[in-house]
Formats: sequence, C-alpha cells, structure tokens
Amino acid sequence: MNPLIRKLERFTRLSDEDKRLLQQAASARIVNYDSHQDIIAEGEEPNDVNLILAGWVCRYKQLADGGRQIMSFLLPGDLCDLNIFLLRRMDHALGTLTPVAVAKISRDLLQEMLNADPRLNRALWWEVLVTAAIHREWLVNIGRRTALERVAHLLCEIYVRQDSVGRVKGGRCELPVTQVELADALGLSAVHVNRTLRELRLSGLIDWRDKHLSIPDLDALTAVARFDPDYLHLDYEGERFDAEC
Amino acid sequence: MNPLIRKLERFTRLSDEDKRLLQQAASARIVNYDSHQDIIAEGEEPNDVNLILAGWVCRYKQLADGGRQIMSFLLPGDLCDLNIFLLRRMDHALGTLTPVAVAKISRDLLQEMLNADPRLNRALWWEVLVTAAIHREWLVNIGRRTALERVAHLLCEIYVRQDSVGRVKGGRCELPVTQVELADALGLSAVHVNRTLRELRLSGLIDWRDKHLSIPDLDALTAVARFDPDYLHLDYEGERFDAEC
DNA sequence: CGAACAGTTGAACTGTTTCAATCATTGTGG
DNA sequence: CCACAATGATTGAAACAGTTCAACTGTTCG
Repeated sequence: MNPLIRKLERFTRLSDEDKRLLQQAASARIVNYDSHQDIIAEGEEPNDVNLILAGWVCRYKQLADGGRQIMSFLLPGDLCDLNIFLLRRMDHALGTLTPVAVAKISRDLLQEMLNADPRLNRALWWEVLVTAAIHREWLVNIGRRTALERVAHLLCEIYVRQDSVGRVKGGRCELPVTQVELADALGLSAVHVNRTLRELRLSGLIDWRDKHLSIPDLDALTAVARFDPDYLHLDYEGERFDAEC
Repeated sequence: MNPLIRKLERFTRLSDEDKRLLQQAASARIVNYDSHQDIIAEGEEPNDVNLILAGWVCRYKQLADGGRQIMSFLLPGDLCDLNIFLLRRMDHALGTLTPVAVAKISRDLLQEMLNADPRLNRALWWEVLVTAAIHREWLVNIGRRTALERVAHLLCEIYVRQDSVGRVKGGRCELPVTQVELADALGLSAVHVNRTLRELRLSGLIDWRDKHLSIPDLDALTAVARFDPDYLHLDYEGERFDAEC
C-alpha cells in the first residue's frame, strides 16, 4: 500500500476520496534516481513536491569548507518540500542515499489536494509539523548529548519511525547508509562514529550489518540514548477531527 | 505598528481586512509575564496561539541531566505554536527571557483568520516555514561550525532579523539575554561562550553591553561566521500571490 | 586482478568542558 | 543609605571528549 496513506492514517481518518487523490498523486509521474544524486540542489526553485516511494533520501547543506550537515533522513512515504508554494528557493538540498523512486506531485495537483478536504489538508500539514519537531529534537541531540547518546538516539529514531509504518520485522529494519553519512547527520567525525558504534555493538545493544539494523533490546538502547519518542507525535492525535466532514 | 503585520508584509501584500483581523487578534487578550517564566511547559496541551508583542521569548527543551537546549529566540512580532491545531501536546516549552507581553489568539479566532483570505493563510504558514528554516540552519551551526563561527553566526542572525523589522538603529539592536542563555542556544558551555565573546570583542567585531549589541562592520562579522542570510527568506518572495484576490 | 570504497584501529593533538576562584553589578531589606 | 545576597561575567588550570592523520583490512565490482 502507498506508504504515505499509511502514515497519514496514523494521524487521522481519510475518506475514500482522499485516498484516491493521494494514490493518484503517488502514481502520476514517477522518477528514478541512482545512489548519491541530488534530487534538488540548494538554491534551485522547486516545481514539484517529491514523495518518496522507495529508497532513502537526505536533506542536507553543504559547507564551503567541505563539511556537510545532514538534517533529515527521508524514508518511503515521506514528503519533501510541501513548502514549495511559499518559499521560493531551496535553502538546502535533497540527495539520494540509495537508488530512489520518487513521485513528482505538481503544484496544481498539490493545491487541489489541499483544497479537496480539510482533513487531508490537516494531515499534510501535520506531516510538515512532525518534520519540524524532528528537527528540534536533532538540535537537542547534537547540541547537548554525548557521542554515545547521539548515535544511540538516532538509531532509536530510525527504528521507531520505521516501526510506525510497518517496516520493522523481527526486531530488524533497513539502515542503508554509510558511517560517514551517519557522522554527517550527527555532527561527529566518521572515525568517532565508528568507535561509538563498536561500543554499542560490544555492549550487545545493536547489530548492524548488511544495511540492516537489529536492536535486540529497544528499552536498553532507549535508556542509553535517553530517547523519548513523544516528539515523533506518533499517537493517534487527530481523532478530534474525525467527526468533521 | 503591530510588528506581526510589519513582518508578514515582508512576504506579501495584505488587504485592509487582513490587517484589521490581525490587529484585532493582537489586542483581544493580552497577558504579561515576568522574566524567566514559562508561557507554556513541555507536555501541556495548548489552547491559544501566542503572539509576542514585547520582550524576548525562547523555545527550549529541558534535559534530565540539568542541561537545556534553546531552539529559538522569539522576538516581538513572532508567533509561537501555529501548530496548536494539529499537534496535541507541546514537545518543548516556551519561556520568557525578559518581561514579556503576549497576545493570546484563540483557536477559533485563528481558524477564522486562516479561512478569511488565502493570502493571510499563506502569510501565516510562511512564518511557520521560515521558523523551520531557521531550525535547519541552527542544526548546521551547532553540528559543523567552530565556537567562534557559531557565536558570530547567532549574533549575525539576531541582528539581521531585528534589522528586517526595523529594530536596528545606528548599527545597534537589543540583545537582552545572558551568556548562559546564549550558551544554551549554541550547544556550548557558558565559560567558552564568554571566551569566544572576548575574542570577538577584542577583534573589534562586536560591542555588547547594556543588553544591546553593536556590530560596527557587519560584513566582517558575516565573513567570520560564514553567515548567509538566505535561509531567513527575507526577500519579498510572495509577489506571485499578490495578484490573487 | 586491481581500483574504489567502506570500515577499523592507533597515536597525537586540540577545542571545549569542568571546576573553582574572583570580580562587578544590581537589587533589597534593615 | 549601607550591607549583603544574588546574579552574571571573567579568568586560570587541569582534564577530557572528540578530531585529525595515517595506515591497514575487508569487500565489492567492473
């Protein structure tokens, strides 16, 4: 099933018409990318909203001195750039981490979707606000936690987010990124991420190989990371809108 | 004049009716706070949107180990929590840094404003998206820049944001926060912020006293900070919506 | 087979933190 | 109006978390 629909239904009930619209949007114009390509570069003027259908994408900024900061990992079902309508130029880039399939949703179609039903409108804005909430938590993670907590926290987040859309099976989920990419997301050096992962591995808290992450005891890792999933707003918070037509 | 109107007009033209609505919202229910109080705590369910009329506010998360991370500085004209409608519980707190006057905008009034005119609706969402853009830049700042760059970058941002709403006079703007609060915003220790400020002061790049910041040569500080104001989206980007009714 | 890339480890180094003491300023109650 | 408490700023010295550089291993893939 369309992973966007699945995700939005965590938030609110959608009408059949809403789902039809979403489904149509997700299949209208599909573009495939290789690994490590830009979907859109910083400074460009976007024309479409990108809905990730398959593969992993990151939101990042490249710095003049060669460093870069990854600001989000985007997974299947995630939308980028709902802001297209409002902010003219991209202040960051979107790049693929794996081969990726993206549905391009045109400005007009998106507008139609936003107008179609207040519930769908709210569900899409909910997605924007949750993304912002994740950014805030990353700020805490990078600003105030030790390397061990930071790495553990990010792994918890990735695991829980995937679990929430049914992408965890037997305590195991995808993690198709390199250690360098993790480091770019965490504000750490790749070397130190490596050492930190070793520490987590030796403590039996994680098992990461073949681009898949296993967390044998999520509570234990959660404790190490001081991870509190509230910021992901995954509980069904939209029920008060269900009654509305 | 109402600082919110002033700010939104950087983005798009507002009708007289829009301005009347905003003005009404900003004067309906005004609440005053002392310094260092919570306007709303983490975990609470907000009922109103807060529009800052006077004073400085910060968005922050408190950590179990005593540390805290400040995620935004909110100035007069800034809105907090437009997300009230969608995310039930606060995943962060809002606290005052100075005595503050806030206009409480009820859920219903906000809804009325959002429905009143698509242009006003867009202007308010623009405000949300710019806040998110600032969070992304802070992520880069904390994750990838040295202490000197970080401090300089934040000072540039504060200065430019105030300049954009006419709160800079003679190269001088308000900065009524303590070094500890700056440190909490930058992911640094207060001691190191102090040393870094000294360095900036001795280089003649800043002059900060009596809760006011002077930047004698903004270009020079910008260069030190590697500051690029694009992320503030301050150029008039909404003109393509002006034609619409 | 060799090239390219990702991961791993050691050793030296450094930016930042921590702890602790001192100084300056402001507000408050007697 | 002074004393003194409270808060914020400042500085030094020692400790440490994380970086950098460099070498080496393992794996994949044309």
